[in-house]
Amino acid sequence: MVTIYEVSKAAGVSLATVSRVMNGNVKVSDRTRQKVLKAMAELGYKPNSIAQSLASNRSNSVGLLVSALHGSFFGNMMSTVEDVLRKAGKHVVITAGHSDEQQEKNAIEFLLDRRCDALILHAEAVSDEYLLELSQCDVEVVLINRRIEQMAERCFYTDNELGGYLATKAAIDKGHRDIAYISGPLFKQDAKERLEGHKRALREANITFDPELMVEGGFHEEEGAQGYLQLTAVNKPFTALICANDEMASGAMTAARERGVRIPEQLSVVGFDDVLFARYLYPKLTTIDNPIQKMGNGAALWVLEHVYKDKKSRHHTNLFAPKLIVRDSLVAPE
Amino acid sequence: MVTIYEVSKAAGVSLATVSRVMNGNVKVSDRTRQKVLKAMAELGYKPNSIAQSLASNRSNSVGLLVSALHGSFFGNMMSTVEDVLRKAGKHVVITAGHSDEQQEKNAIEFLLDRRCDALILHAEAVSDEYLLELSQCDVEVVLINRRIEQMAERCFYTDNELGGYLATKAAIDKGHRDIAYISGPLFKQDAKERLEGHKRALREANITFDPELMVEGGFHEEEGAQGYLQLTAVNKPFTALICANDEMASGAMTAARERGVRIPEQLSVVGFDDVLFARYLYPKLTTIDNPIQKMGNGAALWVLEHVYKDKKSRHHTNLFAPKLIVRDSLVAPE
DNA sequence: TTTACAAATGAAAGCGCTTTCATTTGCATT
DNA sequence: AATGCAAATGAAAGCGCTTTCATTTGTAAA
Repeated sequence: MVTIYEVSKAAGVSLATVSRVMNGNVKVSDRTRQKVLKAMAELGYKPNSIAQSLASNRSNSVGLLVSALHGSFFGNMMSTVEDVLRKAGKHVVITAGHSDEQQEKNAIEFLLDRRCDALILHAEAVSDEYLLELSQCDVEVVLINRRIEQMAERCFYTDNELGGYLATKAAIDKGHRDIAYISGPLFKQDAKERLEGHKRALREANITFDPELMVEGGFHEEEGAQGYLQLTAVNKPFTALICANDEMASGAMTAARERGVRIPEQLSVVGFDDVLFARYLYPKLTTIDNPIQKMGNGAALWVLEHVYKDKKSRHHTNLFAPKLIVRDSLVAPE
Repeated sequence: MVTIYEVSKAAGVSLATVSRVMNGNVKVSDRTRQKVLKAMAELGYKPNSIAQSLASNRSNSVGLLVSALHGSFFGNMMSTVEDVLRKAGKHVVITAGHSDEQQEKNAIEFLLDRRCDALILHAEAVSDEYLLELSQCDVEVVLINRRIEQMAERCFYTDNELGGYLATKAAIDKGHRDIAYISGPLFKQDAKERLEGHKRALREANITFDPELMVEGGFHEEEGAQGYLQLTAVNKPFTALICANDEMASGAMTAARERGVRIPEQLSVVGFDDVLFARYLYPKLTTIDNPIQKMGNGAALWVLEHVYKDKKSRHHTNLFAPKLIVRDSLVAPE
């Protein structure tokens, strides 16, 4: 491997000068720069990023924590983050937290050990206090899909309340009045907010929220199926079912169909997230677009701007608005 | 940050000794080891992985190239690879090649610049020659889902021919005789092999392969839909449709349904890969399990064993056998 | 006790860069 | 030509480790 030393010799300048033309932060005369660039090209020089990191105390790497590497929900976000950062020459170390407190902490620890310059976290299980403490360390921390007041400008999140509202509103607009709801786990902020939105939509339409038409699930498919069964068990008819995410909507649809219910004719279903497979479902799922990739983009730009002082990368907003995606699973009641 | 120097002072030993207890490759007397470990614990010492890398000429990082970060096909593999390697304290740098030659080369270049100790590549667009040349460099290269004779022991792949055979065989076993096939792009090895398997199954059942009942797609959903339309255009009836992957199966099913064809009663469909959403489709897709995560596991273990000399991590096989996943989309013809 | 040899430890030279600080160069002004 | 000052460059000290090689220590045999 050719080193900076050989370049400096070939170009007849000092190490410092070569370093300067590489980094471009200090003025170098044009004549010198050309000599150096020529030498680099001729020797096929590639800077050793590890040595750069050690000397500059910058690893040029960003840690990304997601709940799971598989599953459509995170795929797009990872994709966006990786894309933005790699184009800027940074690299992304991805870890999975599996929505488990200890595993999330381990993963963060790992990223810290790796001397990441910044962490982009989709942390679900870890407490606000832990994250606040973490942000006191010398890494920059930004949060995705979560909002903590004290670090609000580093949080990138969906307006979940609005999303929940839009989902239920869509059903109401179609003429539904008996609307059931399968919630996400209410210890999670986003699940709670979506439910709030649901309630607001009901209130605006003068429909009383009926606790018996609501069950709490865990965001997984099985719980959608279970939830549906629980809801039918109380013997209060409903013509529309709003689910706090697409997985549960899928489970509920399957369960309903197995019981001979025709969808959407006898039961309309609305999901949330618009993950990839939403359009593979039958009928294609009407859902709420959760702009997770935009959040990833925002977070990556924030990092470039604030950590790497990249002037061009300006992020513009922290709050992303969800919107209704109209497909086939929501129709007017019979 | 506390450095090795402070630890050595606190423990009253030299830098070298501290380094030795960390790495454990050279004998250190028990008494000394205890002193050092105590000092480390008390100071809360964390080795600086970047300095380690520079000094040892080992980055302890493994580059992983996939076609896309999103999509279910790669999710499981990334998940497995990350898991195995992180548990061994290595980190994974993930990049996406988007099935494009130039992008794949760029990504590999990036990983090389990052001084990865090994590369795990799911490279689709780059030539065999390029990969062979790459494997001459001082990184260790292993391939996923691809086989190159000259580096066979570093290749981890599915028996695609067998998979293709099993898919078609399953249809034949149900009594189908008129079987159409939507292939993947035939410049890709795996697509070609799957088609071979299809032909073998037909041959064994004394069914003549009819080129008109075969179209070549690009592994994407739309091409499944287009493919179906093309197949129906030739006016040769078929009762079963084998698709070279699940995406195209989904597309074909949608297209068929839109034309009023009942699935599986009027048309049986078999996919390939068993990606996550296969079970979300309606009807649930009968398909071939493509053990991509096992390949990821095998590749990761290989790296641990050969690059990091981890004795415990023995991989066992390079060739993975696919198997039939029976669900609802394949039934006997009417 | 002396000797021999292996085991344990330490001193110090890197690894390939960045960056500070001192020095030199170039250029406009007197 | 002499002066002053900013711009450009170079020398060298790290960054926090690993590893080689030399030295010291411990142990068993003579």
